[in-house]
Amino acid sequence: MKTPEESKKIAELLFPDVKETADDILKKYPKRNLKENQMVLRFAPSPTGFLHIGGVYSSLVCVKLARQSSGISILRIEDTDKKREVANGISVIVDGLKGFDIEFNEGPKSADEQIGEYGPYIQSQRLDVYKVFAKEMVSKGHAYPCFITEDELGKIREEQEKEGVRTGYYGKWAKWRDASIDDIQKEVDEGKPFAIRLYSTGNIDNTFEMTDMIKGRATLRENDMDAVLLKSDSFPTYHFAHPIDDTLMGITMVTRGEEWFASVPLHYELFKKLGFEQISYMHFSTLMKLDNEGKTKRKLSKRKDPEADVQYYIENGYPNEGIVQYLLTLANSNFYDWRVQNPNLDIDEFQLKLEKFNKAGALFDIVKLEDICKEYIASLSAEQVYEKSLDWAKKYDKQTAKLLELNKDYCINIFNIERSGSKIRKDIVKFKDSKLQLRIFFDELFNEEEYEDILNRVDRDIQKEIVERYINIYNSGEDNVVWFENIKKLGDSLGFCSDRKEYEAKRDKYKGTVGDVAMVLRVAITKKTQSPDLYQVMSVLGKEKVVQRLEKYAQKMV
RNA sequence: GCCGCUAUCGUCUAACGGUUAGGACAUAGGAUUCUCAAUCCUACAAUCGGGGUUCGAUUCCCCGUAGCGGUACCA
Repeated sequence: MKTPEESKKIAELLFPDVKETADDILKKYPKRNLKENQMVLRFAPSPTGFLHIGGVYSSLVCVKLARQSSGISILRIEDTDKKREVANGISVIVDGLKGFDIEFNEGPKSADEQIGEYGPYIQSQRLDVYKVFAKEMVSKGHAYPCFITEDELGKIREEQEKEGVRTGYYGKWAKWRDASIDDIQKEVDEGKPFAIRLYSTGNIDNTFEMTDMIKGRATLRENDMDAVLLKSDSFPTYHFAHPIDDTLMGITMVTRGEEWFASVPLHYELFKKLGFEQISYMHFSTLMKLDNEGKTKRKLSKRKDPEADVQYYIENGYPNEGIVQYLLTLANSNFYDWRVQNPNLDIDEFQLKLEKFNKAGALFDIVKLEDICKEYIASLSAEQVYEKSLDWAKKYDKQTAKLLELNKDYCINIFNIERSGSKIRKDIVKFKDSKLQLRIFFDELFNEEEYEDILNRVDRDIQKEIVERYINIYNSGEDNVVWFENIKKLGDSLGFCSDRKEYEAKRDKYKGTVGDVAMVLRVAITKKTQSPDLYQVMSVLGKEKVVQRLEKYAQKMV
């Protein structure tokens, strides 16, 4: 242990240029004037040039929780690792989240604009702040300079492993922990780089209790690691920046992934030594996926899983609202029931509850997500489907975008098929799928397709007869009931049965059912054995095109 | 290895210590004045294992097992 005088001397030796004190900094960040229960929360991602779906989840939870308490949400960019720095990292995050309507009250709005009084909100712009606190820590004997090299660190680890003790820089293994002023002076004079480490006074055998807002009460061991606070490039580590920034910015609860849970003892020690009031934590579980043929769970990974990157959803045109709804379901599983019961309420009306978060990690289930997306798109009007499909296509499918733009009314009619009444069609999961709806209605797409073969159901000459006779009786203005009656009559006259039970009973009396007659028309008009409601398809297509296609098919059946 | 957290159908989850352990997604059947989708009905399917405490345990406690996380001058 050093005397107070010695500690001050070392601090001066290490940071001769730092004139400000911790108090000076603290004064620049006045306490926020908050009402009771108002929350100030932050989402603090690293700009890696990649927006993880888990980041959308965290930020969503953060922004929503803050808003429902009439509080403040903050975006803070944690760019303290120069090795991982990426040029457009900030805009990937800001723009990506904006796409989900996730916007913060404070923080970067773009790569070069920040709003809020508690900034800067980009950690690389706050290095002077961390330096002041580092100096303060050293001068109080809570931290010290460490000149150890990577090689030496490796050797210590080897030795620890050989002895079978915990690895790490702590206690008697912390070589520079109690170095003399002279030794430090010598290294500084030689211009050796140094890191600032915590002078930990914790005891690994002591436990303490903390309450996590999701996990509840937990018993943890005290920290005894002399963790690095300031790296030799004078950037802070996460551990050091976290208590400082969250305190200065007036955060009321730290929301973060559970990968941080193991660091809580360190953070508690740091809050104490920095003289800060401890902020409460909520650690939520990370999004997982099944691997090894469903045998093990693992984190959704950027490298292995395309669906970890939000870009995947954007490129395929998954509706953002659907993704948000799915993520809210993962956060509070009662959200889904609420949504079903209150389809017309704004999502803001739903209250996220901390006690409803699950303690274990949830598997990311893309099937369920698609179900929600499907449900969401089914709830839209044809105009909305049109607009959203166009927005997507403009970026990712120029050909479809052109079709949509040039034929607005026609396309809205197409999207309107089976979109009213009680039988709402639910086959669009993502806006990329809307192109599939168009293929029947545009000759340029239609002509590229092949006819599906139904000869095993109806012979060529009969198909020809059905189509030819139908051309004569087809009236484009007739309603659904008349339309179907006509098909039944046509079938009857050709020996097809219009009663299903009758057909089942006396199969050999008939050539088939009305369904087969309709199928012939369906293939003639759409080329496929599966299509949306044929009556509506024909109405939208118009008499001219319908007849044209029927004639073409009749010729083919010669 | 060590430290910590977690554990209900395949998945997300519900159940003041008392329920035939519920719902949703998925899957499989069936129904429908046209196919597919949708819709409706039905089926399938779970309290990780072992000990306690208790009249009674999915729920509380202990042990084990498994999964996840941490064990960096990455976040």
